[in-house]
Amino acid sequence: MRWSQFFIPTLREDPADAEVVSHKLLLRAGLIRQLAAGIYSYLPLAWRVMRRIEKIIREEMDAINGQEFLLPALNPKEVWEESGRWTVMGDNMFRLKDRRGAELCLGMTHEEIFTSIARHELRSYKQLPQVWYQIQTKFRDEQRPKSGVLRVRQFIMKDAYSFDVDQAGLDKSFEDQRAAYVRIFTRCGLKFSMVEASSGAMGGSASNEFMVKTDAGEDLIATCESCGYAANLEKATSKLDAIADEPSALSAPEEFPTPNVRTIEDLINFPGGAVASRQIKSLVYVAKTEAGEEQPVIALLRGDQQLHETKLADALGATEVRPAHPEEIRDLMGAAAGSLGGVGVKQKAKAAGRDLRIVADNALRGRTDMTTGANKDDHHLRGVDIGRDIEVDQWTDLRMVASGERCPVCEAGTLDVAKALEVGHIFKLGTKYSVSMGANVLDQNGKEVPIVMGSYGIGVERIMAAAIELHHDADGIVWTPAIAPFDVVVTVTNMKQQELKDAGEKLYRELQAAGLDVLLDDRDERAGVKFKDADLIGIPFRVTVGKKITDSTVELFDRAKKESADVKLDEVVARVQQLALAGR
RNA sequence: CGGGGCGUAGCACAGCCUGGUAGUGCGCUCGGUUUGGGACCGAGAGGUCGGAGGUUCGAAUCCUCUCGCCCCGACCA
Repeated sequence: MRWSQFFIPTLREDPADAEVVSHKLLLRAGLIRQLAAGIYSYLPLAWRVMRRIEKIIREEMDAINGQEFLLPALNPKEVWEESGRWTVMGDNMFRLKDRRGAELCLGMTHEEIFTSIARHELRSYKQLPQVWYQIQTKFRDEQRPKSGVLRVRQFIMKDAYSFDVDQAGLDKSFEDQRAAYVRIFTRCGLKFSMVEASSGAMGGSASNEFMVKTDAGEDLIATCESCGYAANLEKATSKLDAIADEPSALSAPEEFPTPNVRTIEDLINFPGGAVASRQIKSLVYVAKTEAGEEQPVIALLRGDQQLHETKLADALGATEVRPAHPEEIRDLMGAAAGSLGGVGVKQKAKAAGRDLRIVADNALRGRTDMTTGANKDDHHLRGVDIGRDIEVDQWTDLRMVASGERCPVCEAGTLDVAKALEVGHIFKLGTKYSVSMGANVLDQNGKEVPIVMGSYGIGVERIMAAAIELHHDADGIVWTPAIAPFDVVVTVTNMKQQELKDAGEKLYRELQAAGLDVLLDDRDERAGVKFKDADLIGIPFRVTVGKKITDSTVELFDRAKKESADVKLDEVVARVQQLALAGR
């Protein structure tokens, strides 16, 4: 490809709208342009990168017997109603009507459509397992598109689905996918962690996310460098040092006045108060059940720890939890936030004919001589023994893990909590869709059983963006060879000098003949401009055809290492070929 | 959806408070010089000031409504 003919609209300055690095560089290097919020056009450079990523994905999917499909993005309402997700997906689904008034949607994912094919065509266990996939555009009406290509309303996804007779088959299919994902992300040059995750609205038993640590990410994950433990913060746990409590001096909690004490911090500093780890933090929440009913709940944590709301929701089996409003708190507890506690509230609620759940974090188990709110404004209780004084309905893990805490698995390591970007997610779906949609096969005993399914997704542009987040410098993008838009750029420093021009053209042909994707910078620009642009778009290797041509010598520049070496003309093709193909 | 910010030339921005008929840098076109890390000189082209309505002799500027985009939060296979 000749640069003079190729569309690479580079920008000298950072666009005002871009915040994260990948967004700025995708724009500046001429890879993408925005059409509307969360909707981007992929220009030739980006599309080349994405096609290379897709090629890697296809190779790895095919290697585990995946079969590529292409399903419609435009779906009728009926299929989605069968699975119940026409309502579950809510406002996140783009919906439209055809000229007859029939309702349609744009696909957010394709469990339903693949399942509908499976139920019509798969009859016998002998046809299983099947692994079906596609690389296709998905639509989600995100409430807040952001960060360039990282959170968008239209994007390309590889989604795969496995169909097995039984759980053991699913376990095998899941493992195949997991291994394929590891190879895919590794080949794309990403440093990633596979983490345990909550399976959320997808349903099913197990779910793992593939996360790339970067500040541009929106999730938080905890990782242990020494043993490799990794989990989404919504699942992560850690080991805590036990706290040695004095046996309670009091036979019952003792109330004491604490004027103007509202926070854990206030109570630490209050004479006669307590250190944070000796306090019980009492948070009033309202949980929404699947039936849409609201139920009040008190979450109890150690004073020095934070609640993770998803953990609370998961523990309660609630679809949603929210902090209670001040009026609700007053009504329920008889005091304002700042003087709340779990002592006696159960009985009080019962007496008032109300149900109130108390959920406590494991770290509070067996603690004695604690201090907590008295449910009376400006008063607290000391000498609280949890087992004796608080009627806990459920003990569970509620607390948010923090950096520096000890790894729950290996003991030796400490956890690091960091922002991360989800590039892939694999689920064991089980029979959720096959049951609701009637996708059954006959097993070896002639008995009709629902197909056991798995679902596996990868975001293509997220891989591209994550690669940039991970591999860039002040001059621009640094593509790893496997997903670079070109293997090498040949930079002719001055096209007006015939000798340089001829040498460049010749090299261009030879490199192409060697099987490489070559970009020839034949523009009538000054050398400095060409170098800057080449650095910006991040081609892994640059061959500079310049004044040393009189010595039959060119320069070979390594974009990642920022090192330049003189190479004889007759050796350069082999050198580049070796370097570029080694990285593919 | 809640909070904040911004829409002026292809890009980045000034002008708005205090109303008087639109400007700077980069980019673009033409001519010349230059030619290894985003050159220089000269001459040009390019703007319904997001849109609608209002106030006014006069609106980019003031008022009302509206559309769009960005950021924070909530949300999110």
